[in-house]
Parts: sequence; structure tokens; C-alpha cells
Amino acid sequence: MVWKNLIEGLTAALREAGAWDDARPPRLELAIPRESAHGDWTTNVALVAAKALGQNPRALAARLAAAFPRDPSIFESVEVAGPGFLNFRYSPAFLDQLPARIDSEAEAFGESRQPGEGAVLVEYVSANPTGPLNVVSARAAAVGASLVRLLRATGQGAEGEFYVNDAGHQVGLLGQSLAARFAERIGVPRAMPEEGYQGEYLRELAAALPEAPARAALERGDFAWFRDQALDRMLAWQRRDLSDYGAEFARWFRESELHDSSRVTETLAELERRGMIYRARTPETRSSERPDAEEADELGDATYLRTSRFGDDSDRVVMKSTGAPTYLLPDIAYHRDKRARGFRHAIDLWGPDHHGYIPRMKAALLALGLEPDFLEVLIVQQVNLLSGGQPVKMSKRAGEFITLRELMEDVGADAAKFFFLMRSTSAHLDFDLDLARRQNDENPAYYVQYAHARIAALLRYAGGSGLEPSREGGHYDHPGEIALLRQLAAFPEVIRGAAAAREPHRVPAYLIETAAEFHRFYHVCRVVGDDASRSRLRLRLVAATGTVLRNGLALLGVTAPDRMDRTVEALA
RNA sequence: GCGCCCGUAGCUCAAUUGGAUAGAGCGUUAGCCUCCGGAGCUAAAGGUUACAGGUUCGAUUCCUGUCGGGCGCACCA
Repeated sequence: MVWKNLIEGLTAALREAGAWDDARPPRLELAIPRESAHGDWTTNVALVAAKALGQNPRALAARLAAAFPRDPSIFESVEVAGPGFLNFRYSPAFLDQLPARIDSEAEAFGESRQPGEGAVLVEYVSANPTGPLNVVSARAAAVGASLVRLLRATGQGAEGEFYVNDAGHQVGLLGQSLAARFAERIGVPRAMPEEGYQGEYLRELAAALPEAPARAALERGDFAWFRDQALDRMLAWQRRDLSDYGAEFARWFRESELHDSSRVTETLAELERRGMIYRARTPETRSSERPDAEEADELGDATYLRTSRFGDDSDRVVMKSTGAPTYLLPDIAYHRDKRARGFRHAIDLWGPDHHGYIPRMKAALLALGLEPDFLEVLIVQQVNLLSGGQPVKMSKRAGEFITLRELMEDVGADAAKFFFLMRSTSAHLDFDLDLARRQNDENPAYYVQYAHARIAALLRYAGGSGLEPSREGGHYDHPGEIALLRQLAAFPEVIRGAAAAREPHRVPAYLIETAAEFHRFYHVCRVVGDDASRSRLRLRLVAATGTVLRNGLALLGVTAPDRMDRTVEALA
């Protein structure tokens, strides 16, 4: 409502001031200023438009302020400040009715309907089904699930999906590794493959295999049987862990499905039709000086895709000289399938070791004729686990790593998610296990949850005295009330911005600020007091704050408890 | 060698896509509970935003270079 009012009002004012060009409309940037002295909303449009028009920015700003159609139920003032900013300030009437609005919108408060790109498919985690999920997957799961919720909250159709790499070399190796572990169990000599998976979890799995069928499979060298056993078990684990963690996927998409339904070969055929394929021993284009041409002499022709035409460094092999597809081809087929299913936009969350893969994937999709902005890749940067100030080493091969499950049992799902989502996704993250483990004031997750629990306790206490939040409304005039109201009013814009920028970390930052604002209010404004009508008015504001905290935490997948027990540590 | 991410307070990180006086938490120091949950609040100290240039009304943000850290550069997935 505020957003729409601002956009429409500014557009009208710009037209009236002659600063609007239909061919090149000025970009309207609206923001909530850092400093409350700069109002509740601000725009630099006068600065930007004045430059294009060759006018004095302050003079243009003044004309815009005068021409802005004022709605006293929303804004009481529009001021020109600094070099030409326009600062808008909410009217008391707007703030007074805000808690009632939050109450009536309830869990929908904060949502908006932004013009979007249509249905969005968010692919995240997509870890190989060769072992337990690790902390990087835990981070990706928190981010991906939150992103889906954020997109939905801004009116975009969004779904989460997990791509299961259940075809190819890695899972074959997994089957062989399991066979080796089973052989070990029954005392038959059989070596673990060189690159095999050493983790203890395969011993456990081998111990759980039904003996007779497993013996039979081992005797006839049926590694596919072991592979399927391992795959089923791994997927079940991953599914359960992610579900317990609160990351929901609309679909688990299996790579094997692409092969079985010949969508992989169809994709290759289409690329060939488009003239994007050739066969050779070495790529026609190669910018690097790697001397691998000699090695290629021993091989037959490989099948190349002309990704270099679309910004990639070099053309890429899609079919090896052996006739087997590389990883790239089914991946192209997968993204083609996403588009064919009607998604207008795909957001992929990848690990840091895959960033070099982005140009070739985008190039491949262009070669296929997809829209240039169809694929958007977000890199979820690595997580350094710290314990006792020392990095915790992780090695998948050696099978020693902190799993998602261990993390949940150790620090709790809420704290883990909050920690992951507090940080910008693209930045490396030092995860201090000792800190996250602590259930006290050093832990920001508890700070926000505590504010919510305190609100619930306050409402319970008031209810015990027969006091309920006011229904008829009233006027707020205490500075503590005003500050809290302004903070609550910002919530929809925070969600909008976080979704648009794909930056979930703005939400925890906002929630920490909101919790702090509430605690300040609580200290300067006695809620339950002698004046019943004032008490009920403040209870209304308290309840609205609770709703905002609850909605914000829900976007993160973090619970909003009505009670929190004091821990021994916290009391000490 | 080439490419990507990053470098902000003692530590971990923000800074609303180029905005106004760079902010939080932790840690440190000094205060605040007869009263709604002290897992809280108030205040102080802490900065040449790695460094050097450039672009403009304005740069932590964009460009160039240097230094430092991480990760990639396969007929692996």
C-alpha cells in the first residue's frame, strides 16, 4: 500500500514537473533510510533525474515535493534534504492504524505482490547421494528453503527442488564400496575401490543388508544391486534429515529419469540441429595453453558443444570418445526440462567449487536457445567450522565430517539456520560451534526468540488480569511506541528487498533490530498498568510486534516459541 | 599463468544494488531489578573501509594497479 502510493505519487509528481520521459522513464529507487532523521522513506530520484535534465537537483526536488499528491492517511510530510533527497514521513494516522492492520493480516503481514518473472524453480542442496549431508549442504538448505519462502511472500510462484545425481560414476563407486563393506562383513576378501567411499556409514549400511540377497548379488558381481541399495538408503537419510531440518522440496528429481526417458539424447539431438555440435580430438577453440593435445592423440573423437560462442573460454565435451556423456550433458537436459515444465526462471544454489562451471552452463543453455536470464546461479560459499578456536577439518574421503544431523543434534536446527542465514550467502562463513552451542545471550538466535517469548508471556500475564489488546484503536504518542511502530512498518519492504536481491540475511538483521526495538519499548513503556485503555492500546502494539517476529522467523524456518526455559548456563 | 569470491572495530559480520554522520552482536569498561520474563536495558571506548590512483554532486559499493586469503581452471561429477 505504501509502496504503491509512493510509486504512483512520484510518477505523477515527475510528470507534473516535466521530468518524465515516456521513452526513458527515470528509475524510481525507494529506500528506508538508515537515519530516522531522514524520514520513513527516501528517494534520490530528483538527484538522478536532475542530472539527465541538466537541472538543479534541489530545485527539482522542491517541485516534486510540492507536486506529490499528499495522502494524510499515509504521509504527513515530504521534505527536501541534503543535495536533493526527498524524505517522506508517516502521518500519526498511518502509524496509529498499523497494529490493527498487522492484526487483521496476521501471517500474511509482510507479503506483497511484486511484478515477477513468473514461476521460479529453486534448486538447492542437490548433494551427491554418496554420503550424509555436510555443513555446506546445511547452509545451502537453510538459504534455499528461505529463498523459496521469500519469493512466495512477494507473490512469485516458487518451488524447491533437489537434483539427485543417481547416474554415473560416483554412484557406481558407491555401489562397489558397499559391496566391499559387505564382503568385509561376511569375511570374503574384496578390496575397496581406489577412490571408494571410506565412511563408517557404509559399514553400518552393509551390516543392515539382508544377507542372502546380498551374498547372491556379490557372487554374480551385481554391483547395480548394491548401488540401488545404497542409493535408496542414502536418499532416505537425506530426505529425513532435510525434512527434520525444515527444508521442503516439491520434488526430488532423479538424473536417471533423464537418461531413461531419453531426454538426454533428445537434448544432444537438438543441440546438433542447432549446429552447436562437432566431433574432434581437441576443441576447435582453446584459450588456455594446457598441453593436453598430445594426450588426446591416444583417444578417439569426442563430441564438443560450441559453448565458446556464448562466452565460455573453450568448447566443452558433452560426449566422451567412449560414447558416454559427461556430467554436462544431463545437466543441460535437466535445465531444458525445467524450462519445458513451464518455469520462467531457474535459481540454482551451487557450492563454491562449482563457480567455474557457471559460464559453460549458461553458454550451453544459450546454445539451446533458452532465454539469457533463465538461469541464475547463486554460490553458497564455504563454511569453516570452528571449535575451540580451531578449524574442524572435513574430508569426505576419509569419512570424517560434521553432518547435518550432527549439527542439528549439537546446536539445534533453529540456531543452525539462524546462523547460516545471518550471513550473506556469497561470503565465507566461520561457524563457531562453541558459540552456536551456547544457549545464552551470546547467541543472536535466542535474542530474537526471547523477544517473542517475552511478548507471549506479557500477553498471558495481561490476559490473566482480563486485559486484551484494544479493538477500537487509539493514538500512540510515546517515543518508544513511535520507534517500534516505524520499525514494524518497514517489514514488508525488508521482505521485498531480501527476495529481490536474493539476500535472506536481511531478514535476521531486521529481526534483531526489531527485537532490540521491542526490548527498548518494554523498558520505557509500562504495558500493563492502571490506565486500562492505555494498557489495551499497548497490548495491541505488543501483539503486532509478536506477529512480525513470528512471520519473520517463519521465513527463516526458525520457530517462534511462546516460552523459553532458562538454562542452567544462563542462570549461572 | 588465467578466472571467480573475499579483505570493514580486538573477534564474527552488516551497510537497503552509488546515498546523507560506516552500523550490530560478542569481548572490554561503567551503570540499571520492591513492579509486565535481567536470555533484558543504558552509556563509554573501539575505524585512514588492505594499499595507491581514477570516475562524480556523492564511493565500503563502480574502474585500474599492488599486496594478502580462499576456490576453481578434465574426454571427474
